[in-house]
Amino acid sequence: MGRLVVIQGATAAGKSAVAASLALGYQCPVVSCDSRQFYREMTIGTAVPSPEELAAATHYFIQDRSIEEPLSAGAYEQEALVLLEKLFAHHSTVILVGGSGLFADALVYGLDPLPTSETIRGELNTIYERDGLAPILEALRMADPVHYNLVDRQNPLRVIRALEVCRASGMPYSNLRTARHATRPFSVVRLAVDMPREELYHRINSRVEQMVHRGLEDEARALIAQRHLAPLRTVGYSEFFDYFDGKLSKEATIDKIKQNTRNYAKRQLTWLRRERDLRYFAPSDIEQIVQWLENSTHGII
RNA sequence: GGUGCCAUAGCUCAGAUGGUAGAGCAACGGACUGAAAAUCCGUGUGUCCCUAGUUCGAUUCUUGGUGGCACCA
Repeated sequence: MGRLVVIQGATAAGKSAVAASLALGYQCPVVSCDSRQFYREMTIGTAVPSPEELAAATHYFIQDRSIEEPLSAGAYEQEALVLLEKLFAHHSTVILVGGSGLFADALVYGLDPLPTSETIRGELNTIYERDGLAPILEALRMADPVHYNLVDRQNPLRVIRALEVCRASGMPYSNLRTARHATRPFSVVRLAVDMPREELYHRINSRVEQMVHRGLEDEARALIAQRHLAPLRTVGYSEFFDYFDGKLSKEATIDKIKQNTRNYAKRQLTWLRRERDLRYFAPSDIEQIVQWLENSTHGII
């Protein structure tokens, strides 16, 4: 049975470098679970792995599609499972790395097979924009009183999605949620790259400066016609769109990108904190990581 | 050097005729099953510059400092 080594951590913590080092050592491929690095139009602003890192191993799910064809967490799960089956035919180890906690969990634990309907969602969004969330909440209360009581009723995305599932399936959303973890044909070892908050924030700030230096503004400007697409709702692009609209000065734009990236990193850390058996390492601890991986493989841990 | 004004949260500031204080932003904490770098929720974190007085009680009033700003020299 193959082994999936999952590398997580906040943005700018150094995940890509760790993944590349390990992949070089194990001579194994790297699969990304970064929901923004999928898209070839977004290079600078998503901090895709460097050419050196990409040369160290074969990388998958890195800039292999267009923002015109967004990849959802569920679609990612399915596509990545097919890929892993192929990869494990030739490799005993595959590395999964990326900052999107939901996408990593979708692949590791699996999502319930909930339906999706762009049509229904579109209708609900129209109602929401016209009449607010109240009518949608009321419809959800009728369709699924159990979930109505559990859902974050102030979060439009959650409420709309739940009703979308009810309408598309003809069943209450709460009936379809199993909270069971899927069985996978591979074992999973998880680790996270971390460092003191102050240091992480410093790295984020300087990486944003680098992005600007490398031409993030031009990259964003080239995408302004497609700004409504989901993948472009992304830190670094949204702020520059505001700048192009004259809402922010250049300096304020860059400061805002730094701040929003720090806030994003904090949310990533919150997500990971609930993961009980997650082992944390400094990004420079490659030898310790390799040692730990060997020990866990041989059942020492 | 003189005169005046100011000093309160990380920042910008409000405030109490004396009963140890609150807004915005930031920050911090949390949620998360197909929009997830998205979306949403929660939390004031404080030698009220220092000192000595007056007072039952001073961040508030008074004295003397210190720092900043402005004006005059």
